[in-house]
Amino acid sequence: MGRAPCCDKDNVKRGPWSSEEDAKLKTYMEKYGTGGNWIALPQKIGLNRCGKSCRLRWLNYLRPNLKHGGFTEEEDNIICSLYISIGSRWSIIAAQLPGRTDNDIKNYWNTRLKKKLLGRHKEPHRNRLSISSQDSNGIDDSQNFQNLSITALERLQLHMQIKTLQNPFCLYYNPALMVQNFQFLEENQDIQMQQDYFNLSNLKEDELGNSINGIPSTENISGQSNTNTNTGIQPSLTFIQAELDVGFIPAQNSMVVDEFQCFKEIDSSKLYNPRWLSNEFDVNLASSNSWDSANVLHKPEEMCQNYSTGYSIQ
DNA sequence: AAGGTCGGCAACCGCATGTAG
DNA sequence: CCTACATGCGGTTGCCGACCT
Repeated sequence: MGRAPCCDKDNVKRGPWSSEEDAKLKTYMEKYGTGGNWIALPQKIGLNRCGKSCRLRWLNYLRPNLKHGGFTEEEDNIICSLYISIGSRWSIIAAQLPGRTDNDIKNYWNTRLKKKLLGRHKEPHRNRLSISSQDSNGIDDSQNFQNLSITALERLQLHMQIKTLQNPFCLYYNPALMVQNFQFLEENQDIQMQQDYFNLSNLKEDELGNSINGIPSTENISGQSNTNTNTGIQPSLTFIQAELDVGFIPAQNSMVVDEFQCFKEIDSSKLYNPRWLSNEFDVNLASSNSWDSANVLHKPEEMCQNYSTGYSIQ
């Protein structure tokens, strides 16, 4: 069964908004709000626009207290940290940045921030293809990799870069390798080995010191002590691992060293610790069905109270 | 100066999700 | 519980100005 269109697309104006249209919408919204129905709104105020278009224009451009452009270093840090932790969930990221819209942040990430962080890197896809081989099912690894979530790969890459930066010793502590090893153990259902592996993971972190990670290793993301064996891997990595449905070939050391060279300008003393980012928070926020994302923007103070400093991206 | 290319950003598209009846 | 509909959201497109040749 097809969905009924929200408006007659052939008969509504599309494209850039005129100042008159903006004025009409802004005046009405400031006076009456949506009245709970965006679809009916354009007709009420004599705009030949789709209701969705009106909503987008209001939320992304006309709404009061919006900031455009000029992202601060602190905002960069927060965006980067959250992207690593939760991926491209722009509305949640926007909720942490008062006055910013999800669209703004998405555009900013895609056009600038991502390039700032990853732009000087070798093409990850090419790296993967260059070490392609066949698995036991005769399926080429390169085919598997093409199925990987791009954002998961980017996040894993960023995660590795930051870890490497924080402590060069973590060249021996390779998240990608950990993912691969753990998947191998899971596939083989070797519980004892999994236990040993996580114990070893904790030991390795303890040996290197907790400061090796910007992300807590001895607490889970809810800020509670670890009580099960599945918390030896940092939360971020766990998130990423969940997205890696197929095998992963770890980066070669030479590539990691290249990354270290590329990112040595990042000030590793300013590391953002997203320990407040619990699953509970995530679910609550994601399920909010607010008409106006400005409502969500009121929450950062509550949710960011445990912010420490962030990545410094120069 | 003219044409081509690129980057930034506003806006659109369509699927996912929530909810009222 | 089911259905229809409104809204939320992330990915994508296309316009436009800046820069390059």
